[in-house]
Amino acid sequence: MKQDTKDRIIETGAGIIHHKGYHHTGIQEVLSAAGVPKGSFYFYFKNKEDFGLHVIDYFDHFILQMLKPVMEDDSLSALGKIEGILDHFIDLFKNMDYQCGCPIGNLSQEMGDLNEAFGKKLSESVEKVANIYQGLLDQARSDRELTVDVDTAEMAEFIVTSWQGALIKMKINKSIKPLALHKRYVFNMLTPNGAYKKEKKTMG
Amino acid sequence: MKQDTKDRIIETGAGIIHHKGYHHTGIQEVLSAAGVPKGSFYFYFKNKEDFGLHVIDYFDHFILQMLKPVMEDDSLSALGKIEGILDHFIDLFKNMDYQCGCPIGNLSQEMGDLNEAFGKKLSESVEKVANIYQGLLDQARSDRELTVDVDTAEMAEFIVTSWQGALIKMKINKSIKPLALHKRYVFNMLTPNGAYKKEKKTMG
DNA sequence: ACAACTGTAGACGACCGGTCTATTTATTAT
DNA sequence: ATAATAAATAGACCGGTCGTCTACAGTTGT
Repeated sequence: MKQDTKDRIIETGAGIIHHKGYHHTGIQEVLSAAGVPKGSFYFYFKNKEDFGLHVIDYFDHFILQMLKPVMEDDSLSALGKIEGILDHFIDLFKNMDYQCGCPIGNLSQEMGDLNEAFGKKLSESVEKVANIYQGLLDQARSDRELTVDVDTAEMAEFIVTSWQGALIKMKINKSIKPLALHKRYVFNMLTPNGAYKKEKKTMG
Repeated sequence: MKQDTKDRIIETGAGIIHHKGYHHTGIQEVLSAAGVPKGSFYFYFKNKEDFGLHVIDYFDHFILQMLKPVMEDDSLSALGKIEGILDHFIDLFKNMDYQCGCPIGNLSQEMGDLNEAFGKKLSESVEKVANIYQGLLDQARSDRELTVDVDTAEMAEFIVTSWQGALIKMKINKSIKPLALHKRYVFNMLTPNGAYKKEKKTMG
């Protein structure tokens, strides 16, 4: 098994699926783009579903990897990290012309009702990100940076789900405004008195 | 042109598309379900895209129709109507086993990047709903029911987009919790002191 | 040289969206 | 009533793609 080839199929497929969705993406299309002959597909994957599950793993890993630099930036407070994450993704989507959105969210919408295995994996991935936010909120609280009385688990969930909605609106409006609005409202909830003030990065 | 037949194709197609998405739904499948022979399709529609645009119109009309009873209930205050709308949809999705989600949101996610005509129509539809919320928020303000200092247009947009995100989470968690959380957070924002208290309907 | 495994080639049947012509049914004019 | 016209249906047809499979080629170690 040439892991290299398999990974290339997954990576290429992830890009296409991110843009076009799972059902609308053909195996042939992925293989052509990856420069892998059609006949090889079923050597590397059991079927399209198996391939799709690998793509989800790739997305999951990819997103977590994107969070890393911000999480490891010790110059940022906990809330600063949340802002950093949001800013980072806002920048990213600006560079992508407000297209594609969150691959995990997209697949959740497309496949949540149609494929249990997908749903399970996607749900776990979303929870991972929510847990990261919760961890930051908990730290912000113990640092007395977060003073409002909220359930951090719930707030983390709300931030993540609300973000998914903002991404949908971004897509049809071809505008960064829904993401900026999301960020502003989230921080209004976290620091209603404007207690927190960003020090780094200008937002978009 | 038998409008009746055309409408039946649209209505049936809307149901299938709501569940499976646009690309994953075949014309043949819709026609079979509607009991309309395949040959008739291109008499009623120019092509699949034309059909899809009609389906969006149907969804748009359908959603607005669902809001009507609450909007016309004079026993409800403005904020009461917002709560009534949310409760109504929460009930609806409970009865649908947390499936499907918002047809407009789904299509926005699936088609926003791929088809400009779809995107435009979908964007308009979302804006209609946002405008309804804004109208209610404005009324709540002039009734002194809403006292927090927020831009009602922005708040309306946030409520709508955040709801879309909650629906995605509902799908993969097969739970009403994300919708309930959405409602609670929205009302916390609107009435941070718990000033507003619902009088009718128990929520889910 | 040979066997065993890794990887590739390309055909397969099913179905898709989209289109076409022929036919039937309904409407209208005379 | 009948002929002319339009509305609607029937179902085959095309090029293409879907997901899948079986047979073949390349590589490796012995």
